[in-house]
Amino acid sequence: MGVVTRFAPSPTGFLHIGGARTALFNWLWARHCGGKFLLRIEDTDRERSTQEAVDAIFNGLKWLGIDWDEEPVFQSSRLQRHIELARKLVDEGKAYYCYCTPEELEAMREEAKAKGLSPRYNRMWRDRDSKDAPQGVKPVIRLKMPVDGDTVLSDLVQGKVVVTNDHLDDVILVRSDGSPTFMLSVVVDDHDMGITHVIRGDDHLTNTFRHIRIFEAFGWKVPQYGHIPLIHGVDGAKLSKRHGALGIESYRDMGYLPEAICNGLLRLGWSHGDDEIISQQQAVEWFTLENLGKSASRLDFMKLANLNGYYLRKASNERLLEELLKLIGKVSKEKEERLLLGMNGLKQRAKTMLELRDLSSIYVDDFHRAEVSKENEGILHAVAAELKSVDNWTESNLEQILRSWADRSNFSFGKVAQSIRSQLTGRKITPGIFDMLFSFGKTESLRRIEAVSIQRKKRMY
RNA sequence: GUCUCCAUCGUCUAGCUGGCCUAGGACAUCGCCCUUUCACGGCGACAACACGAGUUCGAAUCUCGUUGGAGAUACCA
Repeated sequence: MGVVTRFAPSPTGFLHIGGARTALFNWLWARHCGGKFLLRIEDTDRERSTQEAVDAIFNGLKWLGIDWDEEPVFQSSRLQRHIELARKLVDEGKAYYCYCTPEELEAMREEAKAKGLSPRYNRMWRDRDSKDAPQGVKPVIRLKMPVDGDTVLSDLVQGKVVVTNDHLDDVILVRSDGSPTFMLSVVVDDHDMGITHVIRGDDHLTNTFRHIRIFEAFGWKVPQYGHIPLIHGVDGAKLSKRHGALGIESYRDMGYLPEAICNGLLRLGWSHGDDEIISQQQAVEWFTLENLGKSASRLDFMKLANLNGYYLRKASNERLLEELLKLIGKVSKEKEERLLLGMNGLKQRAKTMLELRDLSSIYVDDFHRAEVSKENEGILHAVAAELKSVDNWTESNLEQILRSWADRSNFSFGKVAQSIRSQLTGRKITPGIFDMLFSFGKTESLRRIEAVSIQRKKRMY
């Protein structure tokens, strides 16, 4: 049977970075095996689930280049089936109604704790007849968990994990309000969707023992599990809102490229020897669960930025222009042309789209020219005169002309270059001057350089 | 408290069928080179096997303990 994986987020927040990585791993594994990757939206908590969050998940995945097979399953549409199956378990004697109140349960937990035991339900209704039920108490349905022995999980990532059954509660399948719990729903849905491999965060590891028992109660085949270590915040604790556990769209807004995010996420916990730059295609080919680490990791923004810089440099100028225009809005055809010509020089100086946007403003904005020293003014006049006669406006030709001019005039080339740079852009840090002269074009370059005389005139008034 | 998991440079990690490890790579940091600025690129430096016992001729690698960290302990998912 082919491999079927799934990503099952609950749409209560946005697609955060940890979820994105879980999705990525499931997707990679499915694609690597030529299997299917399914999506299930766990929207059973209607109060907290929003359409906005559902859209954010879909859009985030698409942005990352993670596609899914078949229509996404919405868990809310399957509640009836979940409940029916729980009742069936009761009929078969594998589950039972429990009439305990929250207060009673709390007391049991306290008592167990006081004895130094695992806090759990004392199974008082497990073998009692429902005829004894107190009036007016709506029961929950609990599964009869095995009393002795162990439950063993052979995890694809964590290896063999064993827990003795006396630490396992009789898990609640259906709440007193008649709604199925997460424990029940996941198992039923994973079964119905034909999931063969469940790759999820290791915060689910202990739940898995319960899941396994529910699978067994139904007599279903238990899928393979792989619990991946969590991504931690800078303080080493589980990523959460208080770390600003950001939605994937925040990373887009910070100017990261999706391939950089994927590459960065992939390297968090997974490795392929010393390889650092790994394309999505390469990842699909290489990805296996054995190469996953077991310890938690932190997202390193410096490394992410470095990766992003790499992918930025590698991206086509056309694509970057398109992305750039999304950030700065429409510009004239002429400026667009300039940006495209100058993109090679811009992109190697930026780590994020935001930096690219800031740098690229040299080709878009007019700047307020600063005062120019007497000497520099002289240089610029001469340069302007020299450039006027240039017909072959190419980088190499411009370089030849200006270098030889500096030579002849006994100016250090550095001084000339800085003068031109400043007059052209008003900045000290820019792409190379020949690159810029070429990107601006002859007309605009001369206009800017010759503006030095106009500045002088203005000062005289 | 109880259960489970984890533990190599500041960070991400390679190594983990024991010897090729005086522990490799990447990011960050710091030098130098290239150079019209800044980047890019190149070269180099700094920097880690948590601790303690064992097993062994030999341990980052195996075992046990300690310490530290994380996750889970809900009628949330």
